[in-house]
Amino acid sequence: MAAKRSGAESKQSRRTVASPRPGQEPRGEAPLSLERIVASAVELLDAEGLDGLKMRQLADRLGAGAMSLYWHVGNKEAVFDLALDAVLEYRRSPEIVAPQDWRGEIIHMLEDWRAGMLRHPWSASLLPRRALGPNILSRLELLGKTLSKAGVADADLNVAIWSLWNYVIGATITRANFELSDDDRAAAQQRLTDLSQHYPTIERSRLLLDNDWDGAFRKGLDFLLDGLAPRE
Amino acid sequence: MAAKRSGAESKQSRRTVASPRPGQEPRGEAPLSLERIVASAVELLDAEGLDGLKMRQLADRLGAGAMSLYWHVGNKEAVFDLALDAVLEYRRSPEIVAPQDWRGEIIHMLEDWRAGMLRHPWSASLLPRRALGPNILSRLELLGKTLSKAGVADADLNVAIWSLWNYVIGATITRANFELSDDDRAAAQQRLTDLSQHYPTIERSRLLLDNDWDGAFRKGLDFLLDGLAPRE
DNA sequence: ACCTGAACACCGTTCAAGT
DNA sequence: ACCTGAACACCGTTCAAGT
Repeated sequence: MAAKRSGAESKQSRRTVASPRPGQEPRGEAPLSLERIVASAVELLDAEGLDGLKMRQLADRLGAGAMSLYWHVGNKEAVFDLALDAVLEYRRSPEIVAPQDWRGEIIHMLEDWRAGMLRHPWSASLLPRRALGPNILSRLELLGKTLSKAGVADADLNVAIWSLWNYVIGATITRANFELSDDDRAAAQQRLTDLSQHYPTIERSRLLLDNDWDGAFRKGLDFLLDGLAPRE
Repeated sequence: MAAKRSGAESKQSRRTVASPRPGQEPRGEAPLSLERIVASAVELLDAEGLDGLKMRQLADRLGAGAMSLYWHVGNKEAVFDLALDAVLEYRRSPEIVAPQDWRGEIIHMLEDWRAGMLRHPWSASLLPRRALGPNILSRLELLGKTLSKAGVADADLNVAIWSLWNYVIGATITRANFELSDDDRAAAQQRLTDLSQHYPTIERSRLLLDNDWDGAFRKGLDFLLDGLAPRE
């Protein structure tokens, strides 16, 4: 397995935004730009999934010739990196700045992170495979700072951050890929019932049929936080 | 995103193992069989990664004509499903059957699960995307039974199972994809130092340079288990 | 500086045909 | 029952060429 590269570099070192006719976009098609490419890529990924992003289709959607993208991005991997980072931006709602409630703040951050990824179900699967972009680093920085402020010892800080990372990543990837149709759900239930002699515990607990993903995420997160920094 | 199918069905309903010349394999190439295909697929995936599995190459490695596989498997997705399940088998070491130590037993199960997936780094990324095969269901059943025996309330059982699942999946996917070369590592360190004004906390804690993956996994797991079922 | 089509080297899968 | 090669419909990317 090759070591991952960032891949986000483009042939141009800086984006010159000076438009030829300021304040007036040409009718019909705007010129190609990194911003437009990334926005379109996110739309396409939302609609078609990770395997559904094709360079030709992306160019088509932008009204550009099939191969024009390669002047801007260099690579399909670069498109993935840019789309992923675009989706991970954190807009901290300034009204909910909980003052001393570090636990509530952490829960808010992680629920926001998960919700953002679920709005783009391809993103969670992609995140661990790619180099960490600026937006995810910002989230980790804020998470670490909050944990530290909350009194987590420096010696435990990395473990605490990675534990929460693991939990959020695992939960979100699982949930994003578990979008069963009603037929699938019925079939799974039937199959599990057929096999209840082999798997009595998870059949009895209805593990695969429980549909309260948000509640389970929140409860498990509470358990983990209890272990990381017990409430007094 | 399409609902996932099992895809593991083949055109033949049962494998007839009756060999024409019993006890004597023909010289040169053994005949094609599901077992040989799966074993070769695992080898190929180990060597080349998820993107490196090509149907033609797999057939080649088996000494078969390029398209012979399709009589046995029907699909490339079926190959993935079979290879994944093959890798998830749990051989419980009968000597280490800890009697009353449910916590040790759970830790052993989950560390074994993680270690098995890290031996096949493509497997962790694949697992949440596919339907759950018999071997992973067995692991979940055993996990649930052990937690239940340990006194976890029925109302909390699903949350406990999914929390541990999330943690193991997230940790293993992250670790399997974080195989940096020394050059990459040096570059990452340099980049983080350059940006230390933006990410002071994670720079100070050396979050991305900490190399003790096994220790961090174990410590975080301890925290989570503390939250799930506090030691008395 | 920015865009383009033709062309190359691949893929997974189908199918008619072999034994 | 089991295997095969030719062929189809795609892909990502390169490149020489346009403006």
